[in-house]
Amino acid sequence: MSEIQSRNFIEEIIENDLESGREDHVHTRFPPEPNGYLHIGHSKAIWINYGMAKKYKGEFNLRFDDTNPMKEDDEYIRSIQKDIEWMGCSPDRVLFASDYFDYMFECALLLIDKGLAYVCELDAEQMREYRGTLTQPGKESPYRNRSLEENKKLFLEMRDGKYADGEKTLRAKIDMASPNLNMRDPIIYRIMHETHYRAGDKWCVYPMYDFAHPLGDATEKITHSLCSLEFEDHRPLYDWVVDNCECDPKPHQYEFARLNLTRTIMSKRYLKRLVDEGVVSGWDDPRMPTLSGLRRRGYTPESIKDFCERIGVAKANSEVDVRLLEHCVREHLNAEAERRMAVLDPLKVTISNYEGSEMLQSENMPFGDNVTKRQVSFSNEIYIEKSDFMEEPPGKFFRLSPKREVRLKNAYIIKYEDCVKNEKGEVIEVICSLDPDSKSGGPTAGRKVKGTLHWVDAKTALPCEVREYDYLLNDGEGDFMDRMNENSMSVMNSFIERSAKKAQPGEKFQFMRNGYFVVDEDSDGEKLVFNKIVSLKDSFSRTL
RNA sequence: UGGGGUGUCGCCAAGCGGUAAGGCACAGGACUUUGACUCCUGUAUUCGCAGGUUCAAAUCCUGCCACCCCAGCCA
Repeated sequence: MSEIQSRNFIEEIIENDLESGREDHVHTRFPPEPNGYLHIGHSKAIWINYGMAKKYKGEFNLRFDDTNPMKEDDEYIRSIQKDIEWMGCSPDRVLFASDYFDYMFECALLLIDKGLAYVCELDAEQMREYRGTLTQPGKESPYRNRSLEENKKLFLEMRDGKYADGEKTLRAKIDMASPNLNMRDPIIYRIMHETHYRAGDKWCVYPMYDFAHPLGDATEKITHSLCSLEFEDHRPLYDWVVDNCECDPKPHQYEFARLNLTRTIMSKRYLKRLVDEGVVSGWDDPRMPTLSGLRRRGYTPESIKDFCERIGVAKANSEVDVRLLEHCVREHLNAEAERRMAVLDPLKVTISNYEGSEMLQSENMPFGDNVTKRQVSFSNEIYIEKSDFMEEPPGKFFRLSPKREVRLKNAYIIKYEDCVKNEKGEVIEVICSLDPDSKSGGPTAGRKVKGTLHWVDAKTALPCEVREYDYLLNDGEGDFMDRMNENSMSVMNSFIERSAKKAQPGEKFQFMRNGYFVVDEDSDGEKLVFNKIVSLKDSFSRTL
């Protein structure tokens, strides 16, 4: 956890508002459109809005900005709500923009009455021409100066279904010459003969984001509407709506930079493609950077919140190193995950001077107040990791080799005697002898050797499947769709010590030296399936 | 070419006129029956660039440069 607490610019704004009396409370919201699953990028926005409300003893709403019936669905409502709960950012209230449609319609009528909105009959293409360009001002619509009565009549007819989609729009009358394109008489209502997933067929006109959002904030008495940078240009329009619809009190919008992560595709469009084309198993595939994917991958909510806290809040576009996220989950899991021995890529070791078997004591955690112990079986036939043996090792190889004794963790010190090779000359079995005096915990176990190996008893170990993934979506090389297809997941058929047999889906372990793993929901009674969450740091492999 | 933003270590990020916090990453070292963890230590004479104001500037002024966003009847 970061130690030095400095205020970010939003906290500064809020504290100034509170001190000056401009606001007497803090009320924020997270306003997703229910058209996709939440991903790690959203967690930043959630954390900021939730965090500010909690820090200043205010309220936090979840509001679904469901003003476009074309794209929205109930499935997304459920997943979004579940993911927010999982993150531990439960909203004080769950609301829907679609519940405000009546109010928004009244506001539109008010604008018409004030001469600030008009019904326009330009089609999409004409609208584009009239809007002008970045450098040239727009032209006023020929329908801009209708009478109040006519506007009202037409708008009511729009609502009553008298016109086809796109035939007419309601526009705010602001300034076609504004250098800010958003102020060039933006459309605030469009005709859509579409069934809304919640409102059904009640409406055939729907408000646009720029109109609906400030009104939604105002009705909910949001004080600080915190969103991402791309909405900066919309703020003047936000304020225009709030002012002219006579909202009281007035909410205010502030913007921060959204999260980008190295080696991670965050675009909803691409993520949807992966799901739709069946490249991944779904939005919760452990390779996905969605919150549901990360959850299944074994990331903990605590680690994600810690990550959000550490990346800070600012306005500079940035790309955060995914290794910070990994650090956060390692730090949390180091304290939470029980240790188990598992061998991912097995090499058989036979102990020549040992017979039978015995149970040995092993600690579930390497530290803590109530270290519990488990029993692991040991026999003359064990597996170690292939990478833990080298016939001709380089100088700094501390693991098993013809010239190096090693300790089997929680067991004995063993010494190389011989090895068996296949026809290709690869070592397929190592014969060792053990030092009976070196048994862990025994009175004469004090002898030190440089290396300690993890192992499983070949006679009792459980076969398991371990899935390892590429970076959240890609490794930065080539087309990510291709790479996802080819090598974004590798599957190892491995062995884990018998003591893991009761492991439940979602349970996290550290497979000593191999990293952190979670039991996947695909596990059944027959075979345990593990997702690799993240590797341990390994200063040995880094020096190779 | 218009408007809105942003530029401080490889990546984030404090700093708000008094002489560059912190985290990640990295590099050394100590400890270790996880080469993990933990613990020390090191890492920007410099704040996009150039001028100016000042005893003093990353912080103020001027000019430039670079990058991001905006021309959906999406959010």
